[in-house]
Amino acid sequence: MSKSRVQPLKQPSQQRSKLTVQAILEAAIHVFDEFGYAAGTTSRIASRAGVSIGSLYQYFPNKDSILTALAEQHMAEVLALSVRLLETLRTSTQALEPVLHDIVGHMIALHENNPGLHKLLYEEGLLPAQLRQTAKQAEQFLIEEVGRCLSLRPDVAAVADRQLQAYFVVHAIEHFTHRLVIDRAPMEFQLRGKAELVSMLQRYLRA
Amino acid sequence: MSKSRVQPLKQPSQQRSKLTVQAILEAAIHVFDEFGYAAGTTSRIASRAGVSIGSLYQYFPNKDSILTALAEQHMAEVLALSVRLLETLRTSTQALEPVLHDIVGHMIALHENNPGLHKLLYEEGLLPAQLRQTAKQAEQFLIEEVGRCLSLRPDVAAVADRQLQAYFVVHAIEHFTHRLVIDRAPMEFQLRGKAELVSMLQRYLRA
Amino acid sequence: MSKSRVQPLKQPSQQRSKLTVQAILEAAIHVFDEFGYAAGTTSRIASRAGVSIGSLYQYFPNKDSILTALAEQHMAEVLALSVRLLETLRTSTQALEPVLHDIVGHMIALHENNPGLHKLLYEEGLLPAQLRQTAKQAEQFLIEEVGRCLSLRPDVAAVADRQLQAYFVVHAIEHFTHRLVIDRAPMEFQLRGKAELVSMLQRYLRA
Amino acid sequence: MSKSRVQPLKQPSQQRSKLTVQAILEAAIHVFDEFGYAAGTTSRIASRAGVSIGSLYQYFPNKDSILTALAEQHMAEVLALSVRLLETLRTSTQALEPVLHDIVGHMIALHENNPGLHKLLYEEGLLPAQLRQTAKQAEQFLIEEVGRCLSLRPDVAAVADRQLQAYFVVHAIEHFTHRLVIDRAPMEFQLRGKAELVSMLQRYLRA
DNA sequence: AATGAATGAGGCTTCATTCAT
DNA sequence: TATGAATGAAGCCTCATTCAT
Repeated sequence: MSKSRVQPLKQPSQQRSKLTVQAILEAAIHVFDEFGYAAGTTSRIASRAGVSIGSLYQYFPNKDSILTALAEQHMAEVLALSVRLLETLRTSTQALEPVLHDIVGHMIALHENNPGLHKLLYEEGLLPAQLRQTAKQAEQFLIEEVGRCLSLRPDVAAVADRQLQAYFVVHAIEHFTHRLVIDRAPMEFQLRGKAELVSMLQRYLRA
Repeated sequence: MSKSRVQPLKQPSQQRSKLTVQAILEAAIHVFDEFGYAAGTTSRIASRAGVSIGSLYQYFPNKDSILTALAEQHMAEVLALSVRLLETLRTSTQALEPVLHDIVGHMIALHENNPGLHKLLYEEGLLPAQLRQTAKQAEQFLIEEVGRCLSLRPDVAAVADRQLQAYFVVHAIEHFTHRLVIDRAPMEFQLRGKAELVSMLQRYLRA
Repeated sequence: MSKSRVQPLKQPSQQRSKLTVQAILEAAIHVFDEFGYAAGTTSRIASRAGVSIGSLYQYFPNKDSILTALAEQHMAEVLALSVRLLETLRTSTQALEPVLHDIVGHMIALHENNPGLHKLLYEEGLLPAQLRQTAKQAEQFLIEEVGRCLSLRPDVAAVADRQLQAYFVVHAIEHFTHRLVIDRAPMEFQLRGKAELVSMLQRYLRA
Repeated sequence: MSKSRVQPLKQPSQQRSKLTVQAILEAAIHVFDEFGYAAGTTSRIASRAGVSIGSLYQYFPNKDSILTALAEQHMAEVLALSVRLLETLRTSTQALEPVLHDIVGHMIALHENNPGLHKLLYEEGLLPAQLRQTAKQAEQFLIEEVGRCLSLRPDVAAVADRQLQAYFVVHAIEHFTHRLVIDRAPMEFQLRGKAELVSMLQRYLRA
């Protein structure tokens, strides 16, 4: 509202910058996914992005910062999804199982592409301390929220330490979601695995 | 005659070699644990081992082979422990919970030291294809054995796909074991986590 | 508009690249000539070229490829010269001796600089198999052409095996050419040697 | 004379030393022949000789000295052979051709084994300056002797510079001898080549 | 801003040589 | 004297990053 649309004339540079940054991140996703972090060289990323190495360094101060940006992007997605799913969990009147199925399904969908990258992001100790800190805080927030939701549902057993339970739920979902995706198991196994994960969670949680 | 035979006169050279190899592996454990694989340089390993870089390469053809040796060593330990634990699982007449407690406890103990290294070993795609193959076979064997044991126990629910169940059990133990150790949570949390893991497994499995 | 077009506006980058490559090859010639292949290290070449080691590897994938480039360059020169000389041999109506003198003179001139390098190129088994193959084929072609030329001249004796004769001619020229240059004999000796080589060839060939 | 032969009792060590040295040189011949100088490592030589690397360095101060010893050995053989052949050349009343045939045949025979080694010895600039000096002197001596012999034969043309002629004879024999042997040409070609070499020399020399 | 050539620290590895046993 | 483990200088090469154009 504040900015009038009178001058569409200028800002091509900012526009272009964004495109370039996007192209680089896009390229980085594929390169890291395919080659891993160490072998995913900056020049590979630049050339895949169709951009010169110099331009890459115009937008990212160093290699780490590219991974960091990717991680932040992914964290945002996960958080956004989580918020939506929590909402479902909170408001849904369905039985536990279909809700869990929905959650797991969405989580798998989110990690289905570029599993190699997600492996990097979650498993290798590459992220800078600060971001790791942030991630932990987000996780902590998520765990707390999940804990609250679980407490609200009558079909979930009462437990002494709700936080701990939520911790296990969150990590079980995270881990097996990755596993199923990363192991590149045949689709048939992935489907059965998904069902079994839901089953495990359900048995773990049910009243 | 001059030299007393109290210490059996073993070939000093072989003795010394073994010590050197041990020192290198020992150092590699710590260096990889602390710096990760990429930043765990061979010269760091050598110098931490108190050995020249030349000696390192006298016993290991390249950097990879050091990690491989560590992996093989660890796999052997895991396998040996697994065999013992399976035996317990099979023969024990105890309730499920204490048996699971025992298993989880031993597994945590095995990974308690040098969690960073175990992360490398399990998570990063660094191991040579052949070893990864071997590891997968060992895991498959373990899963099958676990499946068999579960089938034998009357206190474990009958399920349609025992293999899948065993897969989840094995991986849940593996993952949370690492998690608890890697997160370097306070001991108090680790203890509660251990109990909760057992609880989760028990609920998942119980008839 | 502001910039005059006196100097055609060629891409400065490509220009610069070419200069760098030239500088590296130039330096390599001198370094290999002076130190031989083993002691002619890449960093010596780079520093003599006034270029960083990184630049060297930007244009040559490895040390071998530098020598290979030099060899290809030299082969091209030799071939070009040979073609010209063959033409002379074919068309000249002069007596054999002055023609031979001309040939030998040109060959010596071609090898006069950097004899150490030519030694490497011809004598040590350093060239990659493929290039050696090519060189052999070029030599074979040359021998055949020389054979044909010899057959055409009435002042050359008829012989049973023209190819073999040509083989000896080519190698005698090649060898003594190198010899005279490599032995770094005093100029006076080189001149007499040149004459004697011609004399030997003439006696060998004359009808 | 000075040392009485009364005590054959001691010197087993000297005896053994000689054997060891011989074994090392023998091994070095094969290793250099097969791998060349750079890749013919001292430990390869030692192990092929069935001797520890330490022992090798007991008898040879460094790697170069092994090659030097080999070169000296070969030079001695060449010289001894040359002396015998010169004698023949001097005293023989045969025609030039059979004498040359004999000479070339013997020279080829001397280089037939381990051509790779001879390539090293003659072609690569590996020999220490001092030895190269010695070799040159020996060659000079040989050339002079050959020159003298040629002068004595009535079937050899009188020439202005006998030394130069001898230089060409000696080097032509040396070079083509190596070529025929090193190129590992098929035996059939080697035979024809040998005949052609003799032919070339004969035409070069004949009155 | 964009380009890509240039940089050089630093990693892995080899191998001649030394030295403790 | 023999052994072979240990040494470490030095070579090749990579790749994140800088900088001239």
